[in-house]
Amino acid sequence: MLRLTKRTEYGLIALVHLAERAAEVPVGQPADVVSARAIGDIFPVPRRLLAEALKVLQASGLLESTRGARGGYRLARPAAEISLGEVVAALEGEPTLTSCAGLGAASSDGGCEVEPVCPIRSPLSRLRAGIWNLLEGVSLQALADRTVDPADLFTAAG
Amino acid sequence: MLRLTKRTEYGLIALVHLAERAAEVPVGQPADVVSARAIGDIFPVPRRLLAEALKVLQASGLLESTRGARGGYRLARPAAEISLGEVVAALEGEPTLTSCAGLGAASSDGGCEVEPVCPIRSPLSRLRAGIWNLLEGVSLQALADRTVDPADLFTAAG
DNA sequence: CGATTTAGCACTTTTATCGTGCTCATTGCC
DNA sequence: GGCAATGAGCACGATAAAAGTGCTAAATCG
Repeated sequence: MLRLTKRTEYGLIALVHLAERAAEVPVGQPADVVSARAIGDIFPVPRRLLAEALKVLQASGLLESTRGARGGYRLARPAAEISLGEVVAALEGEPTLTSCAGLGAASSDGGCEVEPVCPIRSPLSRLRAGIWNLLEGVSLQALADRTVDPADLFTAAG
Repeated sequence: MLRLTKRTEYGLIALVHLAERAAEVPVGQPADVVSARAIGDIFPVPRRLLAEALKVLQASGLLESTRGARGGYRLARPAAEISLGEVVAALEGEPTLTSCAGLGAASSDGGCEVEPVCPIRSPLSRLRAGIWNLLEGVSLQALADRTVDPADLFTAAG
């Protein structure tokens, strides 16, 4: 239904929070790690799912984790170098938009019956790319920076 | 999961087909109606769901219907004046993208618990608008016109 | 009258999301 | 060494949405 999952929302909230924390320390300095519990204390979201999202983001390489007491998470890269597209792709896979998901390849492996005569396949593939471009063009830093007018986020440069 | 429903796909296929049919008659002339059965004979989609989509589109005012034998559907307006956004909105509602769906209004009616402290609400609202703009900017005519390079559909003017 | 076709309503099956519980491995602190 | 905190891994149940099917009524053409 053209909708992000809750897990993606939770992960995004956590990432933006981590980006804000990272912005508070001098450049070059690594930020302190933040535990899933601490994030859950700030935002009223189900802790378990929040932790789930954080784990996925760690496995995707977007977050670094430290285990044990006083452990937690930290951005693996500068917030400016993490795109919204990467986050969405990590948390729910690349957007498929339609049932004939692929980007062109592997389309005929018993998949879509309509494909040989489908009049919307090609246009929707472009639409998918357009949405993807929107997501790729915005960085975590831009999302976290409250001095950026949200109206400019997805219009010109992100 | 950032995906359109099957019903939307089926409806879109039918609309593009009707747009192509309408393009075959001289301008000003009304095209013949096409029955759900006839469309289902062309595209291998579940007839029942196709009919369901057509009914919804009729109720939304995008299609005109004629009942009885030799009845069927026809575009209610020229294909150039029907946007992809209208179609999607008719078949699955305006894209919500997030659980805190609204466009700004009615946000605090017992809905999102995070809202007071949510760091992604405003940016994602803009993202929603960006996707919406993509959809609004492309007409059924552009989708149906195979002389248009699909690569240009969602980039400049639609 | 009978065949075709849209319109309307309700139901089942399937799939995905959402949420929770439990256990193990690692680390810091006393 | 022992305890508490924290991330990592696995599996399950509950809820919701989507996908698909069946049936009946109303309209229209021949």
